[in-house]
Amino acid sequence: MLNIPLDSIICGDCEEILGEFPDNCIDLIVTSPPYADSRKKTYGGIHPDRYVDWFLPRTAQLLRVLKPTGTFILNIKEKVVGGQRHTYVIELILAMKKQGWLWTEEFAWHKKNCYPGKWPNRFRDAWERCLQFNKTKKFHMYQEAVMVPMGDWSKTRLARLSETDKIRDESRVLSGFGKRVANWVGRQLVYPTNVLHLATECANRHHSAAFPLALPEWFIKLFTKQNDVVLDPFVGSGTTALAAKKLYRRYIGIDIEQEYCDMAEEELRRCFLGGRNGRLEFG
Amino acid sequence: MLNIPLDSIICGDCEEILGEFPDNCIDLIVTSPPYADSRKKTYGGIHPDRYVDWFLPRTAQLLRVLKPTGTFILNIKEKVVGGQRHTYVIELILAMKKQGWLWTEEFAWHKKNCYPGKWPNRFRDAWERCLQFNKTKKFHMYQEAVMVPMGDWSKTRLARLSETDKIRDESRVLSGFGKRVANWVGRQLVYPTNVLHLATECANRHHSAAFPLALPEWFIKLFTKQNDVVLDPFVGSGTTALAAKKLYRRYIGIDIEQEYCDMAEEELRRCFLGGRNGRLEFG
DNA sequence: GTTCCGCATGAATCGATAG
DNA sequence: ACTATCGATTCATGCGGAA
Repeated sequence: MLNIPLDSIICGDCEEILGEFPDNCIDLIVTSPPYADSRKKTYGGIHPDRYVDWFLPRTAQLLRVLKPTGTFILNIKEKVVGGQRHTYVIELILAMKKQGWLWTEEFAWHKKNCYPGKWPNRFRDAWERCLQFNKTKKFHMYQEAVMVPMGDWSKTRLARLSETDKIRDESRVLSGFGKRVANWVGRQLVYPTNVLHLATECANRHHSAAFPLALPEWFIKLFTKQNDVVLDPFVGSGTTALAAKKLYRRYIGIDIEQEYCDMAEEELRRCFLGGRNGRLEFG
Repeated sequence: MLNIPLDSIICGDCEEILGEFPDNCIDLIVTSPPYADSRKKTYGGIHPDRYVDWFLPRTAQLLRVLKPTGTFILNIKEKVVGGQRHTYVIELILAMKKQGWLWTEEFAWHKKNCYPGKWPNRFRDAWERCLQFNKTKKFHMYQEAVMVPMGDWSKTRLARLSETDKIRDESRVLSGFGKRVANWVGRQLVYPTNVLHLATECANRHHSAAFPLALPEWFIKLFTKQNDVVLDPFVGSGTTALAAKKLYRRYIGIDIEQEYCDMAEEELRRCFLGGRNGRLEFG
């Protein structure tokens, strides 16, 4: 009989912690691992040249605990070393494929308000990779959950509809007359692309998160349904756990730093007073 | 005494044609090579698994003819094979580095009007890579030539400068932030980022190009000055040559298909009646 | 001459069908 | 089993004709 600790933040090295987990128990992994040479205290500040070797034992565990229908979203960007983009990210992709992962897609996260700066030989870095890996080709994907409004070009066609008409239509939805509005909504919404436009969140008062809440939210909506289990093995200040809980998914967050674990739990408490807790059995 | 044929379109395999060129004679290479399995007539439609081997002899010539101060911009995107992103592009990066190239940067070209379609396991692909390679670290870059009007987000940010940003500056111990932002006040233009927003030119009257004119234009402005020599070894319908001529740079376009060469020359004639022609000596 | 509307057209990908 | 071809799907854009 094996258990996984749902809705909790665990302090420790994810390689070791996940070793205690059963196979095939996680629906989605979303994480932004410590970038090479960043967060120097943590993990001893991994040198770019050793990043792949450091990461691979951990992705091995992630591959094991992920359900065959699950997805692994890895938010990462290579840093500049000696005037060049380092190759550890693309080497990691190749190594993970050898490990058994399928490299399904690479989303581009366009950070609209990236950090300012000026260098003679390069511009500001305004995008990061969100690499999608899967265990099998038959992973779950709920595309309707992330549909977006059509582009402005369509608005001219719908310009005749007055604002009051729209409001009236929406109120009909609530009162049960949904059919006509559903068609209208269907025309208004389109599927998104593999480019995400999200601003980095600097609004957080107490800490700076690796990514904005909207990023894990988007992937959680896309790849899980209610009560599915979302894992972040480098949970940091808890953004992924927060997003999961907000969307009524179960979360498991792991971080090696007690300070970060405390911060994540504090943040979860702050946002969800009297939240759920539970333990799910696997056998 | 060696010559290169300036302001001309040459029909042939770029590997062979460039073999006749002297070393260090090109200021900028901008190209969008045939993607794996596309343009099937041409080059026999290169299989994804053989793409790197096919391309490497050509990048070897490009490395040789490029000036030490020059830049190579490679617009490319890997296709999906068997439900996965193929790895030939990232393998190419690694192989080119072994060849002696520096991988300086990867620009993301966000195609606003990407190809439509719906699939159960992926969204539409709305971005391509523009890989920047260099021969040395001391390449020419004219950043002022591509400055853009300041976006609204920065204006709102400047308004809050006295409050939030200073606090953030202190807490993060990031020096220079406040100073730089302060320098922007009153300025109309800012430097762009490494994300390009351009729509593809579809349904054009005369032809459809691999990339819009604005794409080579942007890189030509950024990496060359007037009368510099711009090379496109897969010039196709001539977009790069057109952009170079428009900006008063010298162009050399190469394509293996006579049909494309004719198209490119026709396009150049159409847009620039009575243009310049010349031959530059190298010794 | 404007503005509005209709329509063709893409560096695509999947799944089914056929050899 | 493995490859080759084909239809269905889908949306932002520019062009051309009409009001």
